[in-house]
Amino acid sequence: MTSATDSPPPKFRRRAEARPDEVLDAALVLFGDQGFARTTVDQIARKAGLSKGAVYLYFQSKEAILEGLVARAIGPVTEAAFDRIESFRGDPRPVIEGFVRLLVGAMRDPNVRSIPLLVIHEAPGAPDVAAMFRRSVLDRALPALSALIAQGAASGHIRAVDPELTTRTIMGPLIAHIFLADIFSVGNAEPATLRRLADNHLSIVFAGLEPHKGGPA
Amino acid sequence: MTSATDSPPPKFRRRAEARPDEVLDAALVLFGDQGFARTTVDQIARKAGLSKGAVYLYFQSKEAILEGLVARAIGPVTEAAFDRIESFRGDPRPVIEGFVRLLVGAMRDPNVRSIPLLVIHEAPGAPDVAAMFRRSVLDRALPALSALIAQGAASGHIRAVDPELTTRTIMGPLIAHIFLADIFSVGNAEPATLRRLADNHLSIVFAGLEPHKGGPA
Amino acid sequence: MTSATDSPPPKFRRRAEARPDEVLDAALVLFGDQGFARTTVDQIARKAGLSKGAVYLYFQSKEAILEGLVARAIGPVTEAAFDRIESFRGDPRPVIEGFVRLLVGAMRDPNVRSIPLLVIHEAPGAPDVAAMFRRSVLDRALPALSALIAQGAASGHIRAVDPELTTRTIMGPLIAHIFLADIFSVGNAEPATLRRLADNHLSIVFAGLEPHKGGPA
Amino acid sequence: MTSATDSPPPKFRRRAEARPDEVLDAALVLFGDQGFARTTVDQIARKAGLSKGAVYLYFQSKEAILEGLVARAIGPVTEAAFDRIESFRGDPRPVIEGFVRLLVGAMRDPNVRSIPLLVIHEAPGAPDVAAMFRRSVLDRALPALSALIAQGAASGHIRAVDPELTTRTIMGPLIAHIFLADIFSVGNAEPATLRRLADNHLSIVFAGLEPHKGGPA
DNA sequence: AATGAATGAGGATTCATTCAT
DNA sequence: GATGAATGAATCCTCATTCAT
Repeated sequence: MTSATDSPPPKFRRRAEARPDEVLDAALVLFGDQGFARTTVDQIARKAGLSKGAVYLYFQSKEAILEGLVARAIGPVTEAAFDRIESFRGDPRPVIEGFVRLLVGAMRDPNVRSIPLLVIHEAPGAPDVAAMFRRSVLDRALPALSALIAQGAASGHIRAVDPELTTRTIMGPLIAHIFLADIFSVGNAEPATLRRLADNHLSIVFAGLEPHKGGPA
Repeated sequence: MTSATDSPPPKFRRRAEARPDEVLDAALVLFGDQGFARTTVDQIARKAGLSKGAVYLYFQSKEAILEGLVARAIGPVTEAAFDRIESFRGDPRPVIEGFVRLLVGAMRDPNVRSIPLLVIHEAPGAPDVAAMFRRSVLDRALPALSALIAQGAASGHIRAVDPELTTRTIMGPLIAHIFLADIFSVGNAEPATLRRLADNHLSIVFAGLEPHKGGPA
Repeated sequence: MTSATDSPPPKFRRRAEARPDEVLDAALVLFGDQGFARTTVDQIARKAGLSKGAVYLYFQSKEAILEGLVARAIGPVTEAAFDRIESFRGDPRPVIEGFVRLLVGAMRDPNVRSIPLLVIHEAPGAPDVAAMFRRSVLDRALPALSALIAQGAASGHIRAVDPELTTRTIMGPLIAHIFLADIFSVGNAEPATLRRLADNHLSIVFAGLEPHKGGPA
Repeated sequence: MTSATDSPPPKFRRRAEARPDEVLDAALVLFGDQGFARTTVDQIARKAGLSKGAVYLYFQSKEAILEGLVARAIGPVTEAAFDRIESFRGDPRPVIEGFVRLLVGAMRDPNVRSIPLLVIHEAPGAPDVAAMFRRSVLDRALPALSALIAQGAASGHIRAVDPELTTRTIMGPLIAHIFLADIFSVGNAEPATLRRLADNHLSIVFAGLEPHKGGPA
């Protein structure tokens, strides 16, 4: 689309291609701090080191910045191999544990954490963004985990449980923690807490999924 | 929209008593649908059947309406007897189950569900409201459950687990469901789903808390 | 001021005739403190001990209160015998001195002082009030003094000066002092200062009006 | 209003340099005519030839316009050399006369006259502006004149009088005239009147300050 | 006579977006 | 490509005034 001149070699002048990312970087911080509504385009521009007008060269509207932000964050996730999870055969628990640890690790980066939080906060005013996030993240991760669990139950490695609902049992506390920590500062927000939470959580759930003893109810 | 011709509209209505609640009722719906920022005081007024100016007779500002909304919803919760939970002795699981079913039942009312969702969405712009909600709801419920679990572990009814973190394991999926259902329409939003989720969830967790066999991980 | 119920005894219900005056009393204080624009009818009503609606039983509008205020203050002035001044024959200086001392004495009462100050401040928005004040006060006092001076010059008691302009020389510093003291707190606002000012002023002006040596510019 | 057809109105004008002054010019006229409270930001904008929003590019608030107005007018005064007056030695009367004539000349410009009048009218609602005016104008001019008079009295050129109070005798009628002429249209408002007033006034006061004849107390 | 709930016009201010340069 | 001056719609809030009771 844009790139007219690729490399006027060593980069004296800021390369135009870098600009959209600089805008997104600025917006990510500001949206995270103040929310979308309370952040002005001018603040974003200033933080990104360009003029308000220039922002509109790269993004059609303020909301397009939000979209761009989420899209950029989602890209890597998309490529992440949920397929491997889905096609796994054997005891699902080590795979789940690996996935959870991956997630916990990722959430230590505030810039990563900001994205889902942003989506949550701004969902009522930006349903498209929420839908995009859902399609790209939730609609991939949750079914993959469900398939993994279904396979584990079918193969007798874990108890016979509803795969979809059990996926929520596994992911729910992690998701809730991230929200609550941000919004209410519930449970100290240190990343270490999330790790300890994951450990305790998996220990209980994995025991609860043991095939031997049938569960009540 | 609703009823076009009520009657020769009586200009003045004069029923101060009911008005604040009518305003809150209108605001609850509008905030839930459009979010706080996108809702106009005039919309609230019209929906409540009075003039913009009259709204300011009862609420000092638009934000005060939000506060009033949460405060009104929180009132009953405050009175709820968390103390009973806290002072319970014996196997905590039936008590937890009762509590969860209570919660699930309450969340079937959209007007009740709206409140925590509203708090989540508007937290960045209304930290006071978030803090109020936290103090009145979370800071009461979570410690009570933690105490219950600690007691259960001490008395050997359940496995030795971190009480606070385990509270999150228990509540997390329910909380996450409410968010995800609203924001992403993940898992159909029918109330029945929440009940099924709770059943499956508790079956796993309760099994995982069995004292006999220590868990892996 | 504050105590709503001074004397429970004889008059049970406030006599309706007293009400307008109570409103004016309240308004005088509030207008003086905050200015006309920044004072709300509700403040006046509350201070006067009645309801906002009741104020409109006595005054057609907020501006009518201002008019009423000035009219009430002007009444006594009207009755003051400027005629005596005008018809006086002889050295005008003692008469002027008496008049000035009268004025200085009157200005010690903040409620009296408030009126001209109010007129000044609100003149742009209430030209009618300004005109009323002018007609009732200035158009009576200044010509009377001018006539007095003209007579004194004609009879040789003082130097031949322009009577009208000389009136301003006499009154100007007193008027200016009242303004400046209020608006800028120039010269300490203690009433004593005004008296000292008048003394010093008259001593100079009276000397300057001595008939013997005419010293033009 | 002014000129109906300028040209096919260029939507954007782009001349940031001149704009603040244009806004002030417009505001000066409107504030002078209608007062601060009754003047709309939109009126100012329209008269200055730009949009309401653009006004806020140059001034933070409506009140900042008022401040800017007074500040702009005060600048020159600040630089005026009151020092020369203060350090003068000899008969103060010619210097006073020069100063008064300077003032009288300045007051012929309605735009200059407007400023102190504006300050007077708006003082209750803008005490900061009043204080600024006081500090920059009154607190410089009055002490300088007082010092001049004290020196004249000490050196025997004029009678022994209170310097500060005498300053008010000298300036009072001029100040009062400016107020009264504007507010009450007392004494025709023609500039010539002010000059005649000054002549008559100084002739009396200067005679009254003659050292020969001792003045009474 | 008195109340006070209700009205509704009006104005300051913000900010996403545009466009001449 | 970049700027930043300019726009104007949108909205909160105030308050003088009215009127059913």
